[in-house]
Amino acid sequence: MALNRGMDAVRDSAEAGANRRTRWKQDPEGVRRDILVVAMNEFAENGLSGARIDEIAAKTRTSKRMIYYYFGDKDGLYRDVLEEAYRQVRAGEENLQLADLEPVAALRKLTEFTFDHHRDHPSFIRLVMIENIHHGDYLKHSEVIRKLNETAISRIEGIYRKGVASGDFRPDLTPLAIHWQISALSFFNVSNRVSFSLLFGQDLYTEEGQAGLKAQVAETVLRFVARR
Amino acid sequence: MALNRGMDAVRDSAEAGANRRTRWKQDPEGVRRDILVVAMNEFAENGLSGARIDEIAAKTRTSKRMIYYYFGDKDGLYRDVLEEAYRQVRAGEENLQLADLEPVAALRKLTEFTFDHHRDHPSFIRLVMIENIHHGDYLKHSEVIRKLNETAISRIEGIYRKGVASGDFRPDLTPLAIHWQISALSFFNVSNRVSFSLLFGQDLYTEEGQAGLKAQVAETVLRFVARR
DNA sequence: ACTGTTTTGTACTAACTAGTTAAAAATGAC
DNA sequence: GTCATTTTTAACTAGTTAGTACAAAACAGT
Repeated sequence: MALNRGMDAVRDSAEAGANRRTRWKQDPEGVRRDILVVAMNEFAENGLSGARIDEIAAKTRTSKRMIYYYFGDKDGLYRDVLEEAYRQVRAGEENLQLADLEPVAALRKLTEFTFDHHRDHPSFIRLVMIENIHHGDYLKHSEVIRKLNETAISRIEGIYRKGVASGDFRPDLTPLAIHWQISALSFFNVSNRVSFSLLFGQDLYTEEGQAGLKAQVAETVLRFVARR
Repeated sequence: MALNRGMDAVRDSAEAGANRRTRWKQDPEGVRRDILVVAMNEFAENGLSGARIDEIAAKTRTSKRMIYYYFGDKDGLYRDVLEEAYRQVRAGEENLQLADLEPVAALRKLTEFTFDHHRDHPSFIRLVMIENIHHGDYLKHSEVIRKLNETAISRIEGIYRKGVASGDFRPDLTPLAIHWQISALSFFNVSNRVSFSLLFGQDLYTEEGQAGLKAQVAETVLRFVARR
């Protein structure tokens, strides 16, 4: 690929025609990140056993040797990719400000945000699918990831409590149940896009279709939580 | 494995100690089915590139040679497994009788049935996940599968029409939107079981948890469709 | 008995793939 | 300038895996 060497900000290319080696800066973190980004795409695209180390290496600015230098083996690389994916996605959720909103508006905003957020991170969704196919073998051994999810629940809890107090929400639910609903609808939209649109047409995945679906999902969640 | 030769109904084993070959009946369809069943499990368990032809062969009553004899290559086998899975699942849906019920009860029954049905066919769910990871490359080329889905929609359409007429359902929905909701919630329950229970605990996947979740899903769908 | 189909068995190959070896060079902090 | 760390390069290994070749036998319909 032409880009492979072209967009190299770290390395100064040697003078044209010279046999001398190219010069480079030490940048361990940069190299690690480079590998992780490429590997994330490859794993998300091809699965754990489908991804090829040589292919990953070819798409980085560095070499296969460095993958083993930093990550040990394929499983180690996959594990780190998984953690990095969770970290990125959870980091993106932090900007959300819901404290000032009344409960109904807050829950709607949270749902719509989750819907968009999942849609914007298909590689993450695919990695989660892959991890589920592998029975969570790698997720199991990562303590980092488990801690990242408490925020999600406690955020919902805050909204839910206020909604029950104000009389807008029914009192017989758990925050986990609400989170499950929001996740299911937002996740499915991305994870099953291919099969669903193949079997039932593309209508739901046009620009308008997605906007409508988002509104529908938010409404579903609100109706589910609403007091009757 | 001891079972491998043990449960062989088709073959008469030769006399003990005899060097003579074992006797067998011709049963092409039986052999095909045997291979398909084993392959479905292997693909569902390990993915397309993760599944091993030698492993599949070892778990059948027949040999690797016969896999290639009947299915050509690995992709051909996978394709046929996929079609067989869809056929099985759709066939299981035919017993459902909803015509006599009033619309609300019918929709509840349909939703609960779908929830259970997905839960009872995890291999099918996993194959659909795998197919989505592969961007539907094999689903695309199967005309058989596409035809199997029209029933699902028209069944919902029947219920929905009656519900709108009776004033129970709001009139601004499409059958597809309702099907999407039912599918999403029922599918997610199986597909993301591992990651969800790993991150948020097993509560939703106990016997009672699942019963509660089923009721909750049905209620979500009914509230979604209900006239306000 | 004839004949095409189904089945078995085994050994083989050609390609692929994760991971290694080894030697050397550039870097940057001290 | 010394030295541990980082980076490069390229060939190599050992195991795996999809798919084949070849030979022969049992079956079923006629």
